[in-house]
Amino acid sequence: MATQDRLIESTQELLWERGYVGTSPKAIQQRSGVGQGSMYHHFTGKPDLAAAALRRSAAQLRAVAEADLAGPGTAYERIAAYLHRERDVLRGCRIGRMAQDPDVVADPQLRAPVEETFDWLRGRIAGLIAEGQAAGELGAAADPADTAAAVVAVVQGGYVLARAADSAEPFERAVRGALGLLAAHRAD
Amino acid sequence: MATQDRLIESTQELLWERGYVGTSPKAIQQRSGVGQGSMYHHFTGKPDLAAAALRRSAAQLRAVAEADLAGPGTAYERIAAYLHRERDVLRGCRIGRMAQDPDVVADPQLRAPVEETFDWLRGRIAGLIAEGQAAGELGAAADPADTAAAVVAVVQGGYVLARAADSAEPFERAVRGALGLLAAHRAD
DNA sequence: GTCTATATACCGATAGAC
DNA sequence: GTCTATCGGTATATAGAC
Repeated sequence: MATQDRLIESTQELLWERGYVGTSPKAIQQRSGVGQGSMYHHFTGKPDLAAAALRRSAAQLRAVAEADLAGPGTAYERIAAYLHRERDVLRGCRIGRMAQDPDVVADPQLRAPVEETFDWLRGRIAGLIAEGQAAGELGAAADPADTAAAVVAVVQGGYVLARAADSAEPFERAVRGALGLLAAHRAD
Repeated sequence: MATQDRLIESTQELLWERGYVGTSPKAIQQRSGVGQGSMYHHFTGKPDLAAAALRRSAAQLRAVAEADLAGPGTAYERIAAYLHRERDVLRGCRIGRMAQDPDVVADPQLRAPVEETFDWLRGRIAGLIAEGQAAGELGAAADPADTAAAVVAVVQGGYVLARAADSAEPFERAVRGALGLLAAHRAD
């Protein structure tokens, strides 16, 4: 594995575990087994390396989500599949987590992958809901973009509740609650 | 204003803005105008001071939420009032934010106020929903605790989406989406 | 109670040899 | 490309005078 890849992968892990402020160049070097000089040869500094790591994490998250959203079944079933995907709930979302960090939000290079990921995800789910409505499967009363934002927010907020409780239960409740409301909204 | 109060208030602000890892004793001293020796006279260290600040923030958040949830109107209207409360969305939730910080989650003293706040909030809203069902205002199909978790998650996740987009819009969409689903669920 | 001085470690990076 | 040395600054306190 190339030195750059080891650096990026270690940075991805540390950003997920400790956030941007809590991740030091030294910790990245230790986890990756790459020396100081080597790290600064390949990347100009911590923001540069973090940006590369976030771009990679964003692409991976998108691929994983797409696998569920593009699956078989009705719009409702595909959203349910996405929500019920097996997750290590207490680790949280490696992209959503970054939105809490002021240094990430303040740096366009760092915020861009985060923003793009959620824009894509909301748009993808909104499209699914619109499809379901066109097919007569879902009631037409709900606005697709608003409903999609609510679905994505339930997942992100579910992580927050789970970490606060040190238990996956609130996440699972929130997902069940959201699907319950969405199910009641299905056209008869 | 007492020295302790100035320290606690400054710590509350800094925890909200920068998180636990990103908040240093030095920054607290500068914002509060309290000296080093004085700070360490009143508090044993950063964790002690942060715990006091979080307990106070939790109590304040609870009081603000209760004002909406105990207001006039039906269960749906009171939940809508809570969701539509005027918020500085891009600042995020000062309690929910802490759930992302590994040092907070790992320290029982720091996590306790966060956990208790969300336990209380979910329970309060679940009770409201159960009341609405008993009164025949809301359909009885949805589980109150699950639905309440979804409502709270939408708010917390809405903050995440808003900060990611550097715009309040996704928050407002998520709230509208959630209320739309809840409204469709009202008994006729 | 509050002040200044001091301490050990780490942060994020640069310099220059190999 | 990788290494070691070095840098000015911060993190998180502790010590002891006043």
